[in-house]
Amino acid sequence: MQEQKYILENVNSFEPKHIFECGQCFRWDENENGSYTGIVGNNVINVEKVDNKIIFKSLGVDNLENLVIDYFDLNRNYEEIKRKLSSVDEYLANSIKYGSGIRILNQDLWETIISFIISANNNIPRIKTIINRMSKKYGNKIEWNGKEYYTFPGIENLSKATVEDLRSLGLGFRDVRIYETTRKILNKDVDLSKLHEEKDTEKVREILLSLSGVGPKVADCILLFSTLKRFDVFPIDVWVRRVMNDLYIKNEDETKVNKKEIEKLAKEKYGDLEGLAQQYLFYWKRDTA
DNA sequence: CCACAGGACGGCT
DNA sequence: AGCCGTCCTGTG
Repeated sequence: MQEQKYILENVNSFEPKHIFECGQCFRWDENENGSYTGIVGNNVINVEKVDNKIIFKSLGVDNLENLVIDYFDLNRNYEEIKRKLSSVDEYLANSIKYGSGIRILNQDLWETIISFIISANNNIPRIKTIINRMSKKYGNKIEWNGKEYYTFPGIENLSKATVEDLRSLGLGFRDVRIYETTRKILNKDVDLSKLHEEKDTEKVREILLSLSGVGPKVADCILLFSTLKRFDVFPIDVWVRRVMNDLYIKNEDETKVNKKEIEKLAKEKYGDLEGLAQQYLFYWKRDTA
């Protein structure tokens, strides 16, 4: 197999650090030279920014250019989005300057569902460790440049795991949730292919909420970060609650702030781009904390 | 040893 | 409908 290369020149709104460390993905790691390597579907991809060029490398991808355009959401005009959102207020404008190179990835729906069920009541390093273990045991091995990588497990493969098998990966109380959701998707009680066809975000959200381990926050993350790609959602975790309280609500106790109040505020201020606004605010608050 | 971090869920009012 | 204890593991 031959290594493939694809280079983007003079691209705006593309900063690997912003993209891979804004909390949307768990399978990308930084290398010593500052490039990032990650697993996308059945492929290992390396991304490096040099001056104003983005260099993508991979092994055995049929069409690396198409994969990159799709996965990195390159057909969307983030400059335009940032212009619109920056006019909302100074707070958002500043956070957009901070995370100016964020792009929302088009990640596989199944992988996003399982990954964000794991994310519940969990931190990013531990989520990554668990997903790596899971992939090593139930995914396929890829060797590249003398290193081993493992693809995210397919539905069929993961359905072979018992609850005990899952628990041994370090999932804790999430084991049953992953088990039940895997079966539900395998049996097509929830048909993932049909979710893409449904236009009404609220309807898709309700279906996602029927999956074990998927609550309001996880559902919104799946809607935003997967190929479902809905921007009219506003995932509220502790950091988003914190930043919205600090900027607008100013309650003495941020844990007492009502979710409905935050949702209403986000809808009013950011409209149908609220999901993007959430990412800029989250990345800024989290990274400067 | 304990405190803490991080969402879903079920039982309670 | 909203509130709250519990679920598990890793870190300081």
